[in-house]
Amino acid sequence: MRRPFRERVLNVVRKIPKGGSMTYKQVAGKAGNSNAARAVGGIMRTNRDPDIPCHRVIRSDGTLGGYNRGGAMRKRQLLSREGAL
DNA sequence: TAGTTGACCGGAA
DNA sequence: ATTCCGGCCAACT
Repeated sequence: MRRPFRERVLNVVRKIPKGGSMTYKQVAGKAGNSNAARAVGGIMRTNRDPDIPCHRVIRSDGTLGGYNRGGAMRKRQLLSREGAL
């Protein structure tokens, strides 16, 4: 099904419960490609939807990774506030 | 159409 | 443990 990978990824991230975190690879896998972790990051970067808690998506190494609109610092605070830390 | 980029991953040095 | 290198994918110019 020719569905834009973008929408698929966003859809998955949107379903991430509060206090839960997913790695880029996990999201990519749910979107259909476990090897598209990089692409997922690129999508997140361009994405600007408040319904998409992209701050809940972290790297496989356990690090938070990057973030736009405040940087990793903001991301860490959001996760800490939700209890995902 | 082709080339470059990046919020990544995994393995090797 | 940290740093370097190649590889996969979608979006952007």
